[in-house]
Amino acid sequence: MSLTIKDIANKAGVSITTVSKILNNKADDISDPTKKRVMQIVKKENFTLNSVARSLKTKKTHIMGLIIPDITNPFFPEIARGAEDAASELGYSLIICNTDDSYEKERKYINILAQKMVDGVIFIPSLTGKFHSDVFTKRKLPLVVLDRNFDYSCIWGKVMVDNFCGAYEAVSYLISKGHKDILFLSAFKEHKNSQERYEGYKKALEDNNIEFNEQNVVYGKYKSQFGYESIKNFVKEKKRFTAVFCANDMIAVGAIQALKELSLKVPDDVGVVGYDDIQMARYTDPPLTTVSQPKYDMGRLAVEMLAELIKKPKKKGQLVQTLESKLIVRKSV
Amino acid sequence: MSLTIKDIANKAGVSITTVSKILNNKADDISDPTKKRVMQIVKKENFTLNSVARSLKTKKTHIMGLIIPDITNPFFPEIARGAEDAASELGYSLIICNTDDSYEKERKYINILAQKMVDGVIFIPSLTGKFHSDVFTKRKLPLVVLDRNFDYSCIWGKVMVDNFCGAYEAVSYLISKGHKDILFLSAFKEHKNSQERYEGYKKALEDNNIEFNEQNVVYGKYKSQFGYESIKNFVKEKKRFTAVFCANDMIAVGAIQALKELSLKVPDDVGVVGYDDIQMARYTDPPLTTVSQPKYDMGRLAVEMLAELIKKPKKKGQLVQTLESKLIVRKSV
DNA sequence: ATGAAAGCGCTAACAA
DNA sequence: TTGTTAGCGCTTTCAT
Repeated sequence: MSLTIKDIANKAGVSITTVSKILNNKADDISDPTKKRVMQIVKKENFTLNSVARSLKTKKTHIMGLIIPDITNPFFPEIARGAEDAASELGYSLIICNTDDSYEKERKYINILAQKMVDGVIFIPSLTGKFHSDVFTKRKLPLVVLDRNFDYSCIWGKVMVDNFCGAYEAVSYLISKGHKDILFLSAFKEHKNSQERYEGYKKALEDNNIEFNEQNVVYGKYKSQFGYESIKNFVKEKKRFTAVFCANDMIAVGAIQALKELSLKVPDDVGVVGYDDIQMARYTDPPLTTVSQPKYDMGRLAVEMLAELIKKPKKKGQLVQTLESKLIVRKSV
Repeated sequence: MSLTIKDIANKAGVSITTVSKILNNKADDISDPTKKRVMQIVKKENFTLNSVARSLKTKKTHIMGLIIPDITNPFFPEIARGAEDAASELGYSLIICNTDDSYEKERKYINILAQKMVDGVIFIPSLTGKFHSDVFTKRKLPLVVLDRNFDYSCIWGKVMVDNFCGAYEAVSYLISKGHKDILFLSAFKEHKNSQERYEGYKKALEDNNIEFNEQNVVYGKYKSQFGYESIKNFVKEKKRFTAVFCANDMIAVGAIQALKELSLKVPDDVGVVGYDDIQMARYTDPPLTTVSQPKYDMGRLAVEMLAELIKKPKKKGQLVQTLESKLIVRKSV
């Protein structure tokens, strides 16, 4: 077994209280000599308080849960990194959970995290539309929701990105480059993020006196395949378009591939803009112009907000933080 | 406060021992009626044992630490996913730590994980060459090392990939396609993985009666910039080459970019093969032929091995598992 | 078939 | 300035 506070106390010839105080920086009333003596032993033994025991007493584990759809999806690693960096700086550890956007897995993980007594959780909910208010409420789990917007009273805080503006800027840019027939390869129709982007897309057209055409927007998954197939379909149906605005970069990658196969040049024949600015966007051919989401900061802010909320819970209402996205101009338009 | 086992016991009119037994599947000697009664209450209240208290008693937290260089590096998310999936299946949670290959961060995280009483850790050590045997030994932390090979007695298990064969296969393939002047853009010279690949590269040349030329291998970082600059240098110095074997896919991406700028066609003028098969490799132009490492399985096996080792520690020697890589032929050769 | 009680390693109120 | 002690929520041995 490893050492306990008792062992240290014995070695130093003091009580465990004394050791505890010293190790918790509450040693104002401990004399310098004893302090020094204890610290020497602590250092020599590389002693560290057992945080399980400590947590049992203090009701704080200094662990946060991070529940995301899939770390393998290139959108999430940067978020996770931002979260972990901030957590580490604030003295927290991060338990990571992949849900694959499955309702059941979400539930399972939330319960496990609650059981493990994490101090709070950062949650990127699935787009299934079902939430887990019951368990969050029952468990009284400090909860900040990230990226995907939901309204439930069990949510303590949110950090979101302005999807309307992101889409608006992207489409405006396309228009400024002379494009009028702009496809929108969107994702889940039911989802707020999609709807906001839809509004941004529409507004950009309107503001430039371009007629909006419902036929130009199509819904699918955040996968390259969706981009690929959509383009093929549009071309097969002889729809006219000179640009395509994609709900994420993977869709754009698929679109570009399809375009290439159809001998349509990007950006000469058709302009493409993506969304998210994943790493790959730099390396596509041509490099992808895309709406960059502040992924790292999203993760970082979420845990900072959560830490804040853990320290002083807001009695009513929720904290909301909305970040800006930014158009990264490369070569695909 | 949330409910405790005591509350449940009270509600059911039984002792906490009884509830504990039932919740731990040690209720052979409890009558069915009481069992049923207790379970009903448990279900109704969505009760769950406090695992902090439980851990204090049982000395098991059912948490593992995963220490990797950087989740943002496309090599690691799949490993993390494999690890997390396996952990979840085996009843473990995973705390994730990013070290940026920094010795200090590694140390800090190892200590924190030990203090948090994790049941074990999966560790992808930095290439700094310095290990942390002292703290691993002192803490008696079950440790499995992943991907990067080290020999220390504090290591309980290793899961590695056969780098010699990976390189051998890649270079042989290049040769089979008629290449003779093959550059090797390697990484850390001091590191075992690099050395093994170096041997594989050399052996493939030898076995095909091609003279090995030390000038053709160059060392750098796992970054696209290294690939980019190396190619530019080689061309500037008018070195002859028709193919390049890269220590990872990012290097290959950089190499391809440089080649493009020099109006050298891939694969017509020069063949390129990468290493790792990150997602991006599918989408480069042309799609990259590369040595695929079984990333997901590496993560998975590492936690399975660790779980095994936690259950029954091997008294002497270490568990070693070596996986195979596989050449993925796409269009860059 | 069920329960009482000790103890895991720590913190903190209180006493000395 | 330092120490005694109760108790956090649980598991487990031993009685009953």
